[in-house]
Formats: sequence, C-alpha cells, structure tokens
Amino acid sequence: MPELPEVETVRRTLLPHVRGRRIARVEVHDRRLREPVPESFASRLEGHRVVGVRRRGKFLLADLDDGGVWLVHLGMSGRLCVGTPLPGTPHVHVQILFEGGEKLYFQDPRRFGVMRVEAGEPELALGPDPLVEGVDGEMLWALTRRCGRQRIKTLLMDQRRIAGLGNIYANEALFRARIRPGRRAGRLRRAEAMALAAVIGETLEEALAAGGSSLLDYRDADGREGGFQRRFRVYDRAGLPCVTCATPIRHQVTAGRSSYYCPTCQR
DNA sequence: AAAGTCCTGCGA
DNA sequence: TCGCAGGACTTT
Repeated sequence: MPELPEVETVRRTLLPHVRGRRIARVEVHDRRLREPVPESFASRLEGHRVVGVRRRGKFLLADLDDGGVWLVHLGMSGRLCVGTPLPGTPHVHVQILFEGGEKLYFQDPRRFGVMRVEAGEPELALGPDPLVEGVDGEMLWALTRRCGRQRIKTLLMDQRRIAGLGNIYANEALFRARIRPGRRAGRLRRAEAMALAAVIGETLEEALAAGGSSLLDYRDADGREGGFQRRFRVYDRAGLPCVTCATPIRHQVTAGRSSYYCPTCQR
C-alpha cells in the first residue's frame, strides 16, 4: 500500500497531532516486525518531545527534542492512526500516549513495518526523493546511462536510485510515459527519460492531491482512505481495456512483482 | 495474490 | 560483477 504519496499523506495528517507534543508512555504489544522493535524503544521515546516529522522515500522520520530520530517504515500494511483503536482492533503492535491525552497507534497485520529510534540522522542509502530533492530529466537520463542494463521498472523501484516509488506508481508512471516496464534503462532515448521524469512528478502529485491512494489497508493518520485507487490506469487492470486505445492491458510477473502495461501504447 | 525489503544462487 | 529470479518474512 504505502508508497510515497501514502506515506506523505500520513505525514501531513499526523503532523498537527504530534508536533510539539511530549511522549508520556509507549506500549509495545508485539516486537515482531520486519526487524524486532528494540527493547530500548519505549524508554528512548518516553519523556521526549516530537519537534517535527519528515519523510524520505517511504520512511517517516520524527525528530525528537534530544536530536534523536524516531524512524517508521509502514512496510506493506502498516497504519499509523491517531485516536484510540476500537476495542478488538487487531494487530495494534505499538501505542504511543502523549501528554495531554493524544494517542497514536501502529497497526500492521503483515508485520513488514519497521520502528526504531536512531541517536542522530539515520543512514538510509536512499536516492533523491521526487517530492523533496526532486528528480529532473537530466538526473533520470544520467541514471539510465549509469544503470543501463537494469530494466527501467526495476530502476524506478530501486530505493537507492530514486526514493519512494513502489510497484503501483512505477507501473502508472511507465504507462504515462508510454514505456514498457521490461525495457533496459540503457535503451531509453533522452526524450523518453525526460518525459518519464516529468510524469513521475505528475503521478505522485495527483495521488497526493487525492489524499494518497492505494489499496484496501491504507488509511491516513485520521483513519481516512485515499481516493487514488479509482484512478489507476494500468495497475491491477489485467485484461481490461486501455484507457487510451482499448487494447487489453497485459500482466506479467517478474521477480514476484506484477507489471501491467498496454502493448499498443507502451514501447 | 498482495502495497515492501532482504537474501541467496545462477548465468551472462 | 551485475542483474535477475525466486524465495523468505506475514496475514488476510
């Protein structure tokens, strides 16, 4: 679910609830996430104030008043919601209680999320974020020259190259740029790289404007779902007519990830 | 079958 | 050495 627009939507909806607030108590109900929640997690947060919340790629970074950084990755099914979960809400692994009574809970059925505190700025080995540093045509063109043998979709999803795109938006951006997911990056023409960089920004901005997007599990910090899933042009549309030319959308799985494309519009 | 990442092993 | 495929994690 959560790719860049969803994580950014969570950040924006979360910020007004937590900025400037002091954490009173942290309850870890289940440490078993992608990596175990450290034993020290609760004590590292308790008593500290959240001074801001940033995002880099799919990571949320909450800055603490002692220079520490509370790092959250939502994995596939993570939710970060304010308020109190209804009794019986499953998979609430972590609860954060703020002074003044505000509560934040982390829910993650698939437990692929990550939650830890770093002493300072974490080393994330991420490429530029399209909505933070920006990814322009020249940068993407240079990337396609440097990583020419990689398939373009793999390149787009490689967080070390560009931070924030996942399977859905990589498919959507490639459709808009009329480029097939399986093309070798090195075979892109300069104009194609330029066009691709432009549509990456457009796609993410549109999804963001729709309140994030994505699939069933997704909710923002206020528990609202996104609106972009109704706007997918190729993702999860195997066999359905292309929105441009009506050719049935093709589906193919590589490395366990589904690619969707229009064989007529995309080259 | 799945939105995310990480690891191993194979072949070019 | 690089890129990819496949499997691993987990629950619905």
